[in-house]
Amino acid sequence: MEEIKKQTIMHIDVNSAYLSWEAVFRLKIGETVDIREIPSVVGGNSATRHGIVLAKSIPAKKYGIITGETIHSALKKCRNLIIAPPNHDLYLSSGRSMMKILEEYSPFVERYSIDEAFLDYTHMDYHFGDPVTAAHKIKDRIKKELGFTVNIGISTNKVLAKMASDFSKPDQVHTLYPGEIKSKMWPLPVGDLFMVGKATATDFQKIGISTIGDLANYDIDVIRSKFRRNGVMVWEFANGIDDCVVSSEDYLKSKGVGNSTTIAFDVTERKIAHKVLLAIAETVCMRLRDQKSAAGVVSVEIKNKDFIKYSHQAKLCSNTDCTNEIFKTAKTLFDEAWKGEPIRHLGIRVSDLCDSNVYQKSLFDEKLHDRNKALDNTIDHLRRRYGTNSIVRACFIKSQIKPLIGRLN
DNA sequence: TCTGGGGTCCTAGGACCC
DNA sequence: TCTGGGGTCCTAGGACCC
Repeated sequence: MEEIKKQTIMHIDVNSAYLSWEAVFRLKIGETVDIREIPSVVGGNSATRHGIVLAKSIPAKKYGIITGETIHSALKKCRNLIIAPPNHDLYLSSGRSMMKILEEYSPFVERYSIDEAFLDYTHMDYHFGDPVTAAHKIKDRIKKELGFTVNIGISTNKVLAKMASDFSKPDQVHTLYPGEIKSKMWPLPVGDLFMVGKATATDFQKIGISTIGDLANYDIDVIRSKFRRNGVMVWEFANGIDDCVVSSEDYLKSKGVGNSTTIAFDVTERKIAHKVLLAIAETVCMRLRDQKSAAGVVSVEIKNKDFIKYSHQAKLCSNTDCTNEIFKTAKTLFDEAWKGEPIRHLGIRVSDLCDSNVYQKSLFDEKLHDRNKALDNTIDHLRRRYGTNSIVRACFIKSQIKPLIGRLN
């Protein structure tokens, strides 16, 4: 009888990632206080309506501060809270440094998010020892060389490894092998299970499921009829079933690119909204060209002053990566969708991507298309060489709107 | 001096075709 | 003079993740 080869998967998760990385950076530039050791958060600015907590220190957590709450409310819980503004470039490079170390331990490392990765450790025992020993080595190396701590979860598949890394923090290695599911995972609240969010947890409560164990032992046919595919998936997770593989390729090519922003004031004029959309189109299209993709679908998202969200999308006749072309479509979509009420937030997202070298030039407007393309190339080149603000559209001069809105990487 | 921004995937419903 | 029914494509919205 053939022996079934068991996989060994690790999930590596940076503890309070943004805050840890901010702390390491501050120590490096000579600050004496480690913000991890005092009540502190990484968060935006309330004056520009970006005031929410993105990450918190452990001392801040002791005051009851939670991720996602407003800075205003966090300050009410702790008056001398330190607030560090977010620095996305720092987080990107910190995440990359960690990936480099991980890649020394396996050829199969999947970057799952800016601060999380899966590592396939199957057949690697010979090189670095048994999984627990290796995980400690990795964890301690990251701490020593990069200055921040991680949790590592170990199991036979991705979901169990991910659940394991979420056990007690920080700076810990945990296992959650199939034999440990009953004792370590089933007592947890069902909302702690990967892919069970607030809405599903509430629906589960209604039929008497409150722990992961309750879900695992529930009649699968009832789950299937009430919760469809997602229900079946989380039921399998609760029973430790997951056959996804660790894939190192996904992270770079995205299926869509989008940027959005909450504007510092409510927009009531169509012209101002168009200007914001242009500034967003600039970054979305630069990212699109950067990853050598062309978009087939453009979507505009509006959030009004009452936080009501709606969106409108359209398929293009032919794929494009041109700022002017995508902006033109976005403007039309906005005009069709906008109900005229004050706007808090605007976004553009493009999808249905194809390789920009492959796509067919539309036969109409070929000259215009070529001119736009040349313009985009020139602007991208100048911005790469001299900085993103080296060249700016004239309409943004003396405007309250920034000429480029949204992250570029 | 309330409530971010970047993603993926799924589903429901309508249009349209045979 | 009761209401077909697959299949596909498209859009809007919502759930979830970080």
